[in-house]
Amino acid sequence: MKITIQDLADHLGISKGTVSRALRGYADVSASTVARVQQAAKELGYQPSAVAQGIKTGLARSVGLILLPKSQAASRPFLMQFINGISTSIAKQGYTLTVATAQSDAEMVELHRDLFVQRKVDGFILPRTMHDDPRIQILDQLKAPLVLYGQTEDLTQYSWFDINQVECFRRATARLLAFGHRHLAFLGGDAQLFYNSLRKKGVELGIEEFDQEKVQLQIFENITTVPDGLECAMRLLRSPQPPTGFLCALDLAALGVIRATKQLELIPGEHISVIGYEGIPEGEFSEPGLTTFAVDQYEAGFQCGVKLMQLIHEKGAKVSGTLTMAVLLERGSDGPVRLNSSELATFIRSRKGLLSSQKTPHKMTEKSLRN
Amino acid sequence: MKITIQDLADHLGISKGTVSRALRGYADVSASTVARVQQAAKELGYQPSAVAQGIKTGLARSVGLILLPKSQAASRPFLMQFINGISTSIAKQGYTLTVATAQSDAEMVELHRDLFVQRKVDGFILPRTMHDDPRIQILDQLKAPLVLYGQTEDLTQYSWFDINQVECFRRATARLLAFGHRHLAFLGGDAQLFYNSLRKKGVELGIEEFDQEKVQLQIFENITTVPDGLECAMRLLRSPQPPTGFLCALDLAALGVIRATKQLELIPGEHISVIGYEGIPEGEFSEPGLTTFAVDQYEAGFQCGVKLMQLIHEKGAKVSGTLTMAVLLERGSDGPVRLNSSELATFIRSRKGLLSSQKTPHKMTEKSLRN
DNA sequence: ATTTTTCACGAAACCGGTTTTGTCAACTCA
DNA sequence: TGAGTTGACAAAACCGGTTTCGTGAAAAAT
Repeated sequence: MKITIQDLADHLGISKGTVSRALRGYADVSASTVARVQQAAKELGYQPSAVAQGIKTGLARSVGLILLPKSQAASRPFLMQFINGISTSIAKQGYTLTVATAQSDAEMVELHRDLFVQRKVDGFILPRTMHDDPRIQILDQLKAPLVLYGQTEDLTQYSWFDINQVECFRRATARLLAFGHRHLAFLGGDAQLFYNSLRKKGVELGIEEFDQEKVQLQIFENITTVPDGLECAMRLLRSPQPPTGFLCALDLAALGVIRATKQLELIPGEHISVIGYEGIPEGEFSEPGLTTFAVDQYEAGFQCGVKLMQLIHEKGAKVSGTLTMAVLLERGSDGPVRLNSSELATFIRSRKGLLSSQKTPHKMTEKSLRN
Repeated sequence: MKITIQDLADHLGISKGTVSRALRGYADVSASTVARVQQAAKELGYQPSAVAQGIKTGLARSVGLILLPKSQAASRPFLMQFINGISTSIAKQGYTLTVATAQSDAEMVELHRDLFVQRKVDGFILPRTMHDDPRIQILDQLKAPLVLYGQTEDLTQYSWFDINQVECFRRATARLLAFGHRHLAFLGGDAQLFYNSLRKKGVELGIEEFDQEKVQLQIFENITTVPDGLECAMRLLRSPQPPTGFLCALDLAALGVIRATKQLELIPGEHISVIGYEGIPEGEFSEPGLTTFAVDQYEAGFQCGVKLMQLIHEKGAKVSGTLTMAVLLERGSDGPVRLNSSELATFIRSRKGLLSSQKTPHKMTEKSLRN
């Protein structure tokens, strides 16, 4: 059924070694033979088996990406673009992407090891870097090429690509401070993941540059879903000294904050300000639209792929790190402060009576739109 | 560096053939030898190279999934779950998933051919089936195992898995008719794709079962994005005989319809009804929430994987098709009719004056929430 | 006690490529 | 004209496994 190099050699009446050398571009094959072989290969539809090639070269011509669907919170909406970026950049060298999913951290580490020792992949892209990432430890041991999407403790040892998240959150913080907000809250994401430290550091940096004395900052972690954000914001807004500016490590948390404001009949962008990070599509459909930093996931995948190809092919290639910026999408969820923290607290308390009947946001909108 | 079967054989002082037979479970190896080999393999961390295994067996132990990011409209948010389903079901047999992206239909077909003749994959899962799908044609020629996620003209020739979309849209239609709607619009998706015919058929079936004479149906196609849905709904709602019920093949289109109602100061679920399909997360955050059929993409991927494994492994395995149902999420975007088509037209016309100042939905919400 | 069978393993072939080595004829060059 | 190069290919080794075949010793059957 499938045509092999031997079939092709027989068909041309030459040895399979010569066919191979002709197709690989060796010098000791006459130009006419090369032409004949290429012609016949095209006619018969011969393409060498990647499996058979791999056995001699030791390469599978595939790179691995292992996902943890459990933590769908992040990177979920952009998986397609991230994969597209990787696939596009590695396809040039005949590489494909092997994707697998793990249901736990332990399984994820195992999967990395197994895929590499079984030679199913030649290297890995590691998204969502963690503190003391166990994937890195085991792959280091195996001397497996890897590229991080995200940063880690030692940035000189591995190739990596990342968004300058510190700068994003520094700017977001400066923006809220310029709007006049003095009581801020940082709703962090998964504390295990490295990005969380970076985003928090950005916030702290922004406050430092302004005037540490004049600003109140409250920090929370593991606020990774809409309900998390909703619950956290509810608690904060009902406190005696509520923040007027919310910096959220994740868009989903920010959407939760916006929901909380709806329940308290507050207006985001007016009574309070919310800024997110990631640029998920849901943020465009909330009311008001969510101000957020949009990340180009295609570009991220592409760059990771390029770096990994270098590590695999150019022996003695040096590792390299790259930082780029996300784009701030200015939508309606933030703006100049109107009420300071104390005024906001009073305002919220004055409205509490209204909430006794426990109306849903939906009903509220209906009523209000009807005038 | 990497340990081979020969290394293991030398270490044990036996031949590599015996090692292989021991690990593969042949009968003509003594129990004690099997134990010794397994023990040593574990100690030395030996795992056979999938590449080397593949050359003899002719299998790459990988299945292909080729995506077309150009058409991100559909399946985008659920890619993670779909991949998770596939990966989970095939992992049991030591298979992995090879994902590649194509930028055009032609490139997609080529990619399928190349990946199979290069033995990078043993079979394919084909999402988003088209009319006279060119992928099926070429893979048929190559006798490549394949499973469709979606249906096609001849359902007896291939294995497939799909949601019963005809039934979903029949129910959606019956629901709107029961709510009293008599002027309906079907906003279809990509006309090239097979699902569109099925969803349209479901609508027609629902109307047929009711009373064809009493219902007006307008049909549109290629309404695949929020702006598409917005534009289409705007045009329809400003017509003399606007539909009061919108059946959307895609959630994104339905969100566009909801946006249009906001611009016309109409209330979805009251002045008009909208039902979507797919269950994208954005639908939960719109106001009101979008009534839609939620598809379990993990299950879809899992079933496709199972069927493909059968085709690849059980020689002479018969093809099989499976239909399941999506779950109707009843949210606020549909409900009993209050105004019939003519009344709605009058109502909309009476409000047009209000729109001259071109307020954004955001401002509207602000105003209304402030009482 | 001899023959036959079974057991357990080594040796070798094979899978489909790549790469090295060997070889012979045609060319160069002195 | 004879020795040394070069060109172009065949032959063979190799990659890391799997599988078939062959074989000697122990066990079973006669």
